[in-house]
Amino acid sequence: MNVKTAIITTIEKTLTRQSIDYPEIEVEVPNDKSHGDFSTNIAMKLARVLRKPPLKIAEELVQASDFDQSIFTAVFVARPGFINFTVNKAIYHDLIPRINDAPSDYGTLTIGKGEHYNIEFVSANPTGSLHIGHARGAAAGDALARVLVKAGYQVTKEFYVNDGGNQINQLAASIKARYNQAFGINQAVPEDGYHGPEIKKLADEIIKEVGDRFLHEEGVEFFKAYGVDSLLASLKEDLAQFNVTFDVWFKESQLYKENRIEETLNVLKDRGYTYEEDGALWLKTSLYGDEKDRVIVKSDGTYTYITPDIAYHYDKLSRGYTKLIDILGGDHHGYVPRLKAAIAMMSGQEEMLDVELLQMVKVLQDGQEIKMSKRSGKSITLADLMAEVGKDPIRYFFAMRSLNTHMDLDLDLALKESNENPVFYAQYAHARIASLFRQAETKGYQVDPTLSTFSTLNGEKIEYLLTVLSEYPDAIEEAATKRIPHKITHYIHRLAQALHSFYADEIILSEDAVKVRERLALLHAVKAVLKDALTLVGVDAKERM
RNA sequence: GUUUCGGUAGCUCAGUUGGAUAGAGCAACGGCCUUCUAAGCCGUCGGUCGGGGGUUCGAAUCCCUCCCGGAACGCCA
Repeated sequence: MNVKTAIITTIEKTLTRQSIDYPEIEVEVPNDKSHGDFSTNIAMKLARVLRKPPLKIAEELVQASDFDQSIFTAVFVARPGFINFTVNKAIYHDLIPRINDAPSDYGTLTIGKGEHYNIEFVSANPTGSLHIGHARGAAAGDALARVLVKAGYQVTKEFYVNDGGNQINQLAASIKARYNQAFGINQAVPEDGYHGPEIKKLADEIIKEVGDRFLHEEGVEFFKAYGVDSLLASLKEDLAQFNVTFDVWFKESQLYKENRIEETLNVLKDRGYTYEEDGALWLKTSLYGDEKDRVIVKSDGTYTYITPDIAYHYDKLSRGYTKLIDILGGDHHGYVPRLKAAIAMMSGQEEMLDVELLQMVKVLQDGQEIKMSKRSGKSITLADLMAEVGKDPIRYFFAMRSLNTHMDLDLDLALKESNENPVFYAQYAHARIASLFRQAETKGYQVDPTLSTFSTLNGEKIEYLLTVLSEYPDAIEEAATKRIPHKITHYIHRLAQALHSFYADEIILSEDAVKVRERLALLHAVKAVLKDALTLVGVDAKERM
């Protein structure tokens, strides 16, 4: 039973009967409890059309409409023209057995029916460790993917491995330099190379395996392959520990091997989107809103960065997804128009690719900003962070923020592991119920998840808890359609708050067996929804804390 | 200079297809543990929504303009 739908259809019926043309009827949950449980501003919208005071329209509308009295305990008009509704919270009792019967079904939607999304995120180069920026991408992309799945979309999560470009040559050269250094040869790591400690470690490993062999041989191919393989393996490991997995790991080198880039270029040439100038091949991206055309084959015959990336997206298109989503760092925003242009050329649809930009994370320590530096190899790695604070606070923290907001991460705060971190609040709510259940058992009470009729679930705290439970599907829908996974952490917080407030308000394991049984069934449902929502942002629901 | 993201409470952030008295967490302050986990609850304090104009019944939200900060502007990746 959906209350919003009931309101909308009732009003629609009235307006249609009166032959009034009406705009979309919006029903929302007011911020202020004194405005009821639901409200609509339709009378204000109609004021323009009907040329009558909104207050009067609202009153007449309420008079003429037949709102179901078993759902609504009050329908009232408020200045300047809102119609507010108070609902009988007993209608939410149905939710309890429904949730308890199939916990993961609750909030599961079908709005993505028939759609298959491909979502690409992180896609860090295999040239070093994952840092804090990648962590944000991983947390955001994974949460979004899970929310989309929950909303009924089919989703493929994908990681593009840049193992074909010039940066891999730099990687090999960097490892080689560290390798030589280990033998006392004074050779600096190239200026544009990779300076992190993980590169040194790799060189040491290689020496253990092959000794001084590459003092006499060039070994570039060996260093490339070894470096990419082992850095990729550790990326995967870090991500897995961060509770992020991918369905597809797509290697750029595969595009070269299978001649896919030439193939893609031919498609673009055949469709007349290219031309030659100054000895280079250009793509007419300005046709699709880019500020100028872009070179895709340089005059020396090599490709620019975007060329294999276009071929990669062409491959994704060929796999039949209905939508491609790329989650990119905000520093790539200038790259987006040309990529979208290329995809429009290949797919014939300008809206095929959605790009979600993540803004930079500013890291603070002792009140000072820590700058990442490629040259010194200094950066805060995901692995270090997880070792110090654990996966959950980091995931929750990133999931709390909207994707395209600039954000600050205060390390002193993050490392504190105190209640300043809101993830504990949510996990505690879940653990609290678990603890209560253990306690109930020792007192001889059974949690009965099949309980379906209730007579004692009333009072402000319980009704609020039921109301918040009822809002879960709406939260999922909004998070999925607007691509705002932080809606989920907001929901989690509201539910945890409702739980804590109720818990503090009364002794649940009282002497009244009926009351106890009904409350335990309610809490069983709350626990299940908390867990489901936490899972959407990749956070564990703990049984104990 | 152009493009782009941002500027909302002391701090970190929601709210931005125009709606009710602008919200939350943290911090601060005051209460609540002989009773199911106090990582909790209840309450208080806290705002010229960067500035200024405009549009209208109504603007944090739309338009114009200015100020401040991040980022991108390559036949680099």
